[in-house]
Amino acid sequence: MAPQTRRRAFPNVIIERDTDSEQSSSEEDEEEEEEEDPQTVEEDERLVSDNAEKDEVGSEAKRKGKAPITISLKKVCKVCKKPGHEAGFKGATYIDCPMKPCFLCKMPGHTTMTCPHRVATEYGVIPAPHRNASNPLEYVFERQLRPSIRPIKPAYVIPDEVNCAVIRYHSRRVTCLEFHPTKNNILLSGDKKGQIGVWDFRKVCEKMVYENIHSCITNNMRFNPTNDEMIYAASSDGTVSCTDLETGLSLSLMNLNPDGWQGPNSWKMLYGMDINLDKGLVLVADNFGFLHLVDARSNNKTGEAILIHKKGSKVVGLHCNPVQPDLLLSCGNDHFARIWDMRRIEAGSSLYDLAHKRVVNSAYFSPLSGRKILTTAQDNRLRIWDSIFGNMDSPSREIVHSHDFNRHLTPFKAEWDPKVIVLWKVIHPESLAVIGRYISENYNGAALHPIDFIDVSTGQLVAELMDPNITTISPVNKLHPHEDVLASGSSRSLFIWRPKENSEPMEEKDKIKIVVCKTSEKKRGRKSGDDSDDSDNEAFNSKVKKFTSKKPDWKLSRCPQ
DNA sequence: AGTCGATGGCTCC
DNA sequence: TGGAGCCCCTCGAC
Repeated sequence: MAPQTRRRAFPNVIIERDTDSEQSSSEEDEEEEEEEDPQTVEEDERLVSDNAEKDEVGSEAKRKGKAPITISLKKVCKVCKKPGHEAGFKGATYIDCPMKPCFLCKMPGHTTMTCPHRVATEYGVIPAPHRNASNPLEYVFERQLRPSIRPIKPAYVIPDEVNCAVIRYHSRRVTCLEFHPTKNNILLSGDKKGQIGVWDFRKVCEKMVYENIHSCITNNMRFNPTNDEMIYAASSDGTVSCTDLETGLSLSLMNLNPDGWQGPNSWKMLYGMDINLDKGLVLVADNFGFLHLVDARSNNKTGEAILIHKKGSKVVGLHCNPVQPDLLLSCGNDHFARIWDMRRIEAGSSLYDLAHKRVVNSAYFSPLSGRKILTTAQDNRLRIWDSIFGNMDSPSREIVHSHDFNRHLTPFKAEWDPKVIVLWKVIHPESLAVIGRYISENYNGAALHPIDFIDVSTGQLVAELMDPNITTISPVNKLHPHEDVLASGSSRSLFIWRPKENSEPMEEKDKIKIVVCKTSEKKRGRKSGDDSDDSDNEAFNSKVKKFTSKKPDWKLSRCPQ
């Protein structure tokens, strides 16, 4: 076959401009009128190529000559690539592309700015028919059975002020948090690198991170209920670890990848984890849909893996019922949360399958009665089932909330407040949940991502927490089991929130409450003798200044060496 | 200041 | 059922 010349000369270049921007020549205007749908440069090159091929055979094309390349300088929407509108940040407010469904509620016809769910979180939420069913008698009864329940306290004490923090505590983003069950000021944090931090937030500057427990993401941590100095952790490296918090010595209970890396199709990762105290079992679930059981006494794997979700799908959450531990709740990427009876669990034997429209990030029984279920799904909805003894065909309520996340973030999980709420002498146990928000809010000119407290019995937003210093998203949040304290993990940093109303005047020695950890991993090519912490502070402060003119309430300090 | 990379889930074929 | 391509209000390193 004779070789064909595709292009003999580079075609003309025509530049399109916005009519309201710079001047256009009359020739260009004509071209613009002919061009109904402006193309990007790449698309035009493709068209040119097509046209050039036609040149070889088409007489009309020959008469017209080379098709010109059109470089469009018209402003187009970065989301839908169409002209006439733009998506993106205007100052601290994000403008959605109107051609797309609402980013918040996923319905077409409006954008996030005008979404009724943004105006009122409880919009469209049907109040539960028996939401005040828990009566004082029941509470007294419950206290009799469970004397560990704290005394009655005022309603909704929200920890709403950053009390202390460590900026860049971890070297990668925080993935999970856990409060020590008996030492009230100890917070454990896992990160994407597989490390586990043990932080005493009364002694802010004392940083301790165990580095050699896992080789990648720490997905879940649980304290050993019989020995609260031991912590179990499940990781994407396919192992379950048991670590002594005093010594940092770690034991691997199970390794699902004994032959090492054989490619992504066979590498097993562990996500969901919980402990069944009655049976002395550590339960973990993998990314292929299987549940694995480890005997907590012998630290050995027991029995065969059980398929509890769609084969090949990730099981991200496990939770044993706090009152009846034989009831297991699981959730995963097959869009289901499932309830199981541990006494006779096998593939397909679930008691209930709770359907969701998208991946379920988390599913938790309510912490006191274990009767309610709260799930977080990637369709931007929290779902509440008011009673596991009632109708489980559909949730009692769906609350639209922004947590559909970017893949580079830790998945958002709504978590119950483990404490009891009393309002007007009526007990509202298990009604408060906390979850970070993905979409930002314009807060005095700053784009901040609040942490939301939601009354799940009504869908009402009770409080939204933000601080001008925290410009990153806070997907990981944990409420303290006894105190009015919230811990949040945002990017690599840890924050402790306490109620503003309870805050006492700080002593001078406590004023260094926000510390910046040294970034030691990489040198940035600076002169020796420079103080990296100072530059870190400057960088952080300049970032804050960029977002807000409001003076930060707290001051960045360097951790004493 | 701009670019790049890590990398999950969904849709389509 | 599996792979390609697309979606991208991130974050931090370079």
